[in-house]
This record gives sequence, C-alpha cells and structure tokens, in this order.
Amino acid sequence: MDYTRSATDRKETVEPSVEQTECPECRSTSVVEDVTRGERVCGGCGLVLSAHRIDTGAEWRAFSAEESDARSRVGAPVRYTVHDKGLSTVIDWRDRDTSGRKLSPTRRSEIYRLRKWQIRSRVHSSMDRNLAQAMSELERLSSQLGIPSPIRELAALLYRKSIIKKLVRGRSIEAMVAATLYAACRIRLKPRPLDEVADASRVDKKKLGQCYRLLLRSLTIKIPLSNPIDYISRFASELSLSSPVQLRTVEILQRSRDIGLTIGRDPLGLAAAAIYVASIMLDERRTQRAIAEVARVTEVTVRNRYKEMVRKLGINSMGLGGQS
DNA sequence: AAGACGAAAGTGGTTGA
DNA sequence: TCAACAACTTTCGTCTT
Repeated sequence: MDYTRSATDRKETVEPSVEQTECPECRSTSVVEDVTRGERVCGGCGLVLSAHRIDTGAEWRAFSAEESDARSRVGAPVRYTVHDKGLSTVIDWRDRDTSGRKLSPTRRSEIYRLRKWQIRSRVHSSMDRNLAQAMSELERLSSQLGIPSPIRELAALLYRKSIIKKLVRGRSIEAMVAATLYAACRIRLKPRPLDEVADASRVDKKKLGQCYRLLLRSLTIKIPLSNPIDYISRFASELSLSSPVQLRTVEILQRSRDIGLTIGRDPLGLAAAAIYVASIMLDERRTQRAIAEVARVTEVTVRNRYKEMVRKLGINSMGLGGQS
C-alpha cells in the first residue's frame, strides 16, 4: 500500500493566486500559459509575466492512448471549497491490512508511528470541523448571492489562511466567511455592496466590516479600491437598462473622476447617480428610488451626487429636473 | 398621486491632537 | 483616548409633473 500519496500527485487545477492577469506593458489581457517551460507570456507583446511555475502535467511521455491513460496522474482536482481539499486518509486503529491479515512487526510499528502522529494532529481535526462548517456556509452564501465558483474558491483560500493565522478564534465562522467572500469579490473586481453580503448572511454590517478590515491587516492582501464602474453592469441589468446607457454611465464616471468629484465619495452613490443621469439623457428614465434601491444607498445620496455632477460637469440639463 | 427636492437632525467611521 | 469632522442616512414638509 502506498501511504505517501499526497497533494503533489494531484493535478492542481485551481488557480489560487491573487495576481492580476493583465500585462503591465501593453495592458493586454490575453495571457498564454506555457506549461512545459513554466512561463506565462503576454499574448500581446510577448513579455514573460512569470517564470518558474510548476508544470502540472505528467513528467513522462506516452506513445499511445492507453499508455496516456495509464500514465496520467490520478485523483480529483484539489478544491479549496471542500474542507479537507478532497484529500483524506484515516489510519485505522486495527492492526490489519485491507484484506484483514495481520501486519508484519515492522509494518505494524510503522503504522503505529503514523497513527500516533494522526492523533497528535488533532489540532487539525478541530480545524477540519471548523472548515467543514465554514465551507457549507460559504456554499450557501455564495449561491444566494450568485457568486461564480472561481470567486468562491478564492474566498475559501482566504478563509484557510485566516484559520492558520488564528483570526477566526473569538469571532463567528459566519462573519469570517462573509468577510472572505466580500474580499474575494473585490479582489476579482466584482464587488458587492457590504449591505448585500450582510443581508444574505446572518451577520450585521458592523461585524462584517470589522472582520473584513482584520482580514486586510492580517493577511496583507492588496485589494484595489472599489471603483464605481465595477458596479455598473450589474446595476444596469437589474434595472434593465440598455448598453448605451451603461456606456454613457461609464463616461460620466470617468469625467467625474477626472475633475476630482469622486474622492472621498461612496462608490455606490456615485454609480447610482451616474446611472440616473445617463438614464435620463438617453430617455430611459428610472426613478431615484429604484436606482437607490439596487445600489443600496438613499435617494438623498443619489440626489446629492447627481446635482454635483450636473453642476460641475456642465451637463446641460434639459429634462434633468434641475434649474436651467 | 408619485416623484423630486432640500432642510435638519442623527449615525458610524476617520483623523489629528 | 477623545473631540472635531465629512459623508451618509433618516425623516419630513413642500413643490412639480
């Protein structure tokens, strides 16, 4: 029997790293993976983005289909959303092998040693229990919020890190799960309003915010400031607005940023106001209330932001309600 | 009657002494 | 650690479409 089989024998299909796949030279997002050379190369300009990556393919050659099957590596892909990463081996207490025979004395002492270590690592079993609970909560939360699985996996990875750093101790699992999910969404530039995440879980906004900030400090992850533009496609589709409106909204936000209208302002309020203005300009008007609702801000905020935009961007406001 | 407006008071988080 | 502060929310009365 082979007791040494471990994660290194398995294909790593999940990409756990947090880095962006955009070429710093030409801004192209087409990145070519060259697994045999262990490099990632920009498809636009050929710049090598990272080298010395691990080749996850087989390290032997196969000359026929059957051979390829026989020699391929085995095991399910490692997944971070499964609490034990899909790897689990339990050493039985009986001194018998799988066919029920007694073990030889040397084998027996070897097994004894392994068993001892498994018991010693009980720490891990409490961690496992925590993880199992956390992962089912993560599953529930993200399906309720409609979070795609790559982001889930990232959240799961962050959660693992925070367990290792003992951040969960003294805090509720739910709160930490919600915080990691919120963080994962932001890292992948698909931010969700804090309120939305808080509502979907049983955690209040304050606790969620605290956990999130803790996460940032302790894991030292770089998280891009949330950009109002990242909210637009989702909000626009919830309001069933056409794509020209979305484009106009992006334009308005970019101009607002250029004149410093966005600093210190809630990105949600900015997104909402820009959508409001664009919707009126292109004759697909939505009420302040409706927009405020999907953006989870108040009508007052929408109003204040959009008044500023109209005033400072010099949008001549025919039909914009304001004083000519 | 619904939507928009704006004043005033309250809230939670950040900043600087 | 505390007070000042800016941004945002809540609430409410009034005006506009």
